[in-house]
Amino acid sequence: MARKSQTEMAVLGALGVAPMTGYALRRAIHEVLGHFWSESFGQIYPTLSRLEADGLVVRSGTQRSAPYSITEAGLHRLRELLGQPVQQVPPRNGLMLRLFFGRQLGPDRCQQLVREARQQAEQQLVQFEAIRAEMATEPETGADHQYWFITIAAGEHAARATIDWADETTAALARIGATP
Amino acid sequence: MARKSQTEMAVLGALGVAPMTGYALRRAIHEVLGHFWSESFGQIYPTLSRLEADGLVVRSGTQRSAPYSITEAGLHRLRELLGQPVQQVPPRNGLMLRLFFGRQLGPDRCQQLVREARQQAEQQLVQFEAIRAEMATEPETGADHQYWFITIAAGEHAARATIDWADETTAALARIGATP
DNA sequence: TGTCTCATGTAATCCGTTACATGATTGG
DNA sequence: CCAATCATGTAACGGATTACATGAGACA
Repeated sequence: MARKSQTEMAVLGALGVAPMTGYALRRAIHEVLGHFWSESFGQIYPTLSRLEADGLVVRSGTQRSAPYSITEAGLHRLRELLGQPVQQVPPRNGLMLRLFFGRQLGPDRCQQLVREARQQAEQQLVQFEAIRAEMATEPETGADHQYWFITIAAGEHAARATIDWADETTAALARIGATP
Repeated sequence: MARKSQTEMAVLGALGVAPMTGYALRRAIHEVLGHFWSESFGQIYPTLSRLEADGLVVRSGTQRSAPYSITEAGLHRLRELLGQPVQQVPPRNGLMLRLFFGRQLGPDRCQQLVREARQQAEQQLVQFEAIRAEMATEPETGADHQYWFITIAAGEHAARATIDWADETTAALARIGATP
């Protein structure tokens, strides 16, 4: 029951915003929650089946492409899940691991890794800007928007922090490279 | 071979700094790499056995508590592993997921989550300060230190970003709460 | 003597991705 | 009509955690 409910939370939460097929669900999670969440088909479809069996979601029709909608019971369960304590996943940052053992890798290879990280962060900032712009064109889900901005802001802060750190680190590595 | 080598990298990398038993290895990873990496006994012991069979590490003696050391072949393999592209894990940020669906949770519960995140970040900053202080007392592994500071700096930047974001978000949520 | 930490190992289990299979629908 | 996309599902696999079992050494 432990982490499985995390997928439930994502699925119910998304259906709480708008009815969707499993396929659309996965795309939405990828595109909208992509910078802090991910789900695969292998998780989504079995979860949807279970949720439907439990009466937490329903399909509008009998057709293949009938979208799922969240029920009252589903909304109740969603609020219950959201209220549970946040379980933090054990961290696994491959970049930091490499830099920690940077002596084995040498300053130049480390520089490259840091440059890549910086570029990635910059691209993220651009994407966040695009999301903000796109959201401004959809006035429908206004009540949700305020909360979505919060998660975007978190991404922006994190990206900017990465950029600042990368610049500092580039300078530090240059010093290491100069005096080996 | 894919992700398993990540554990190999952590184990070989740690043994590249100093010889250790599996037990000490796990504690070292927890305490020193804790903010960006984690390994459990269930991973460490089988990995050590494999590495020993492959001649990448050796035990100094035959006793139970004999520490493992990295071999020349092990060092070679370590550098090879460190050179591989960083594989990013699919993100799963439970806090962001909850905030994204914050409308269901309400502004007050969200405030609480943000407060907790802020406190956690503050504690991390304190811990980083402690690590810096501790490292200053061990002049032995000086060549590694420069790289370790880089990962600490990353942690500090991230923590400060979280604090800034939390303060902004607290204000934003207060506005939402005032005009629902 | 008994308890705490050190130390090693393994089996159960869970979560999740990947890959594959299958077919309907749409648009050029 | 054919390709691309939409849509659903499942089987295989892998990686990681958790929990448990076991025992040695230290020390009070």
